[in-house]
Amino acid sequence: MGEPTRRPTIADIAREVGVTKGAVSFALNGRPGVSAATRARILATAERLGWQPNTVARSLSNLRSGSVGLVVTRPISLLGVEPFYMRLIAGLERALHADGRSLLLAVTDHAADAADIYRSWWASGRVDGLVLTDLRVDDPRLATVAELGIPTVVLGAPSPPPPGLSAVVGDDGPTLRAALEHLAGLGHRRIARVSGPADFAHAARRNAGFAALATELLGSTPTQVHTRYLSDQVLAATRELLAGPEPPTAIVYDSDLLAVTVVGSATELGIRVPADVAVLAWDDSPLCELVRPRITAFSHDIDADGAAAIAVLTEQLRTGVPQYAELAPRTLTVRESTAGYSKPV
Amino acid sequence: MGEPTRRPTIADIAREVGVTKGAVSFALNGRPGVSAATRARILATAERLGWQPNTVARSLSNLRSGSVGLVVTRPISLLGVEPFYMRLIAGLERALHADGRSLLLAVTDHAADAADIYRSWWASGRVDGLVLTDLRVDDPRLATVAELGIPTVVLGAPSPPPPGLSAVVGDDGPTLRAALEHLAGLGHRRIARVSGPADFAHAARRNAGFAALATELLGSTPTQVHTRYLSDQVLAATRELLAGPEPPTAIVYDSDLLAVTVVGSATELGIRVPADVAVLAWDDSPLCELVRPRITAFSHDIDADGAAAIAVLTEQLRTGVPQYAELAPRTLTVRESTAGYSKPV
DNA sequence: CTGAAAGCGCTTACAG
DNA sequence: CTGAAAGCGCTTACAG
Repeated sequence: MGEPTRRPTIADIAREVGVTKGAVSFALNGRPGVSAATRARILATAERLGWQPNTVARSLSNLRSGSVGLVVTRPISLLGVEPFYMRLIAGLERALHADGRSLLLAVTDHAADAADIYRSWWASGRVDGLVLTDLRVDDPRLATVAELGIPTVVLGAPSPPPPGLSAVVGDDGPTLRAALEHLAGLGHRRIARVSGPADFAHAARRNAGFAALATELLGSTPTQVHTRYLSDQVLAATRELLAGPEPPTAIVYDSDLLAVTVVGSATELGIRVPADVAVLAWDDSPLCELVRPRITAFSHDIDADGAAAIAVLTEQLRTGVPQYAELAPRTLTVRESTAGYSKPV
Repeated sequence: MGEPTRRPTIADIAREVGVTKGAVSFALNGRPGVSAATRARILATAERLGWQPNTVARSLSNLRSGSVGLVVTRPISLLGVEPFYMRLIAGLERALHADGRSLLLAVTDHAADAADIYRSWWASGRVDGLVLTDLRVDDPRLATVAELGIPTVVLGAPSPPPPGLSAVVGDDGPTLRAALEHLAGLGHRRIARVSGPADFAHAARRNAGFAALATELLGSTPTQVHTRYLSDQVLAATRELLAGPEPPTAIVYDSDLLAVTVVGSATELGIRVPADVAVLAWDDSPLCELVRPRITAFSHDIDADGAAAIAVLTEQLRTGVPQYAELAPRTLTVRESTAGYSKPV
């Protein structure tokens, strides 16, 4: 319709109003340096032309990309079925979008690729900072971000967090205690735990915490095993637990996916849930309500955790100093997978 | 360690080598305009300094952002548990990343927000093009992208696709036929279908195709109902089907999530799968193997579809002309949810 | 307090 | 074939 396809720039506004581009910039950014009357004319003209700031040009002047990077290292087949990452991505995106910024995402099968991606992103000025999740034991990414000086927030960091990095820290103690108290309150005495690979830092931390608390509350050291997230390996780990001399009557799984895999295959495992074995999941998700029995789980607000990570990182970008926040606490949602236990102790 | 925190630029290289920035740019981009000897020195110096092109600066010169936008309009709670979007996002990201580009993602609950986000992205130069999914009947987004002239690819478009837009088109006919033939081959004669909301264009298309094919193959018009993706509504829609005068002995669900919801709650619905009702899912995912019985489903390669969408859009960006590709065909994976039907016809 | 000028890090049309 | 200059659309330090 004769509409210009070229997008209006501050030069167009400056020409129409008869001022310099600098004056336009000051007016549009609400800075002093231009009279009230001129400012009003500039704003009206910008409005009329439908001007919007060009993000790329603004970034080049600011030497800020306006993006925060997240590398997700999970096999793509797992990614689809594990709700955590999609929720985290959505949470981070919302928090950044609200602020006119964006999430730069990379998905890779190989954990070893992450550091290279960070390096490349940083060298090409594509990110202002990073969000790290699923910290490993002796995670090599920490050396990379420290060496390059990339502003970084660790989500779900241990306390104290890695030096020089911002962090959203979580104390698993209360959650572990709540899990044990819930199950002990139902009469369970032999409570085992299944978690993901041992090189995940949170798996190692929770292992230690669970052992200490179980000893305190139940008077015995619990059995804990690790497994990869693949379905057959989860079932194998569970079989191994159940084949022991004193099999557990309750098992705490470190994620929704692990627990759902087991409940879905209970018949094949030769167990009834919860009559033979109660099942509790560390992470709640709609998956826990898709299977029967529905799974008792700890809910937490991943959206809020993502927003906290962005808030903390943003503050570090502003001040240059690492910042800290607390993970939202988890709350227990009791469902059928831990109900009705009535075995003699 | 005394390392410069400032990233090297082509000006640094030009100074060291003793040439202009233009010459450095030509050399680094493999263009003619600089002698072989100079080119070699420039490349060596760039390598030694660890130079990487600044993406933002390059974008400003090119007037290209290097990003492709995707707006996902699903409630965040659903997003987590529905594998499709995470797989699509991963697929798009990989295809773009391989090319040095990136995916700009927005997540919103309200479909009506999408057009505004496109408008804002385009006005601020944040995207070079868009990927549209889940086209609605009379989708208002089409008018917006046409009005603004945004290069756009529609994934899963009808044939013929909307004028002026690139598309990855899929013909559901063979899949619908395969579903009906599989179920009819097992002896089923009353086959119903449950799909998502009626305003999804693909739901409407498949409805029409299913009705025609069922009439051809079974000699009767099948019952088809729509439902929102919420768990209780899916169950209600299924109950409604089963309460009819001639209840179906097999139901085709339009997604993995719909089918899994029903199989997970079969006991509550008062049915045994597959003895009373066979269940077939349009989209395969690991969810279909998490529940018992495992669900017969149509697999398709979402990664490949995402890559095809990016390839087609990239070609449009290069040539200015909309391009087309075919969706990868779906293949039937038979599992227990359609096995062992033995009712008298 | 106001305004013309330089600069962010690239690319490319244009004159020698 | 080679090289100095202008430009992409912004921001901001600096001189009046």
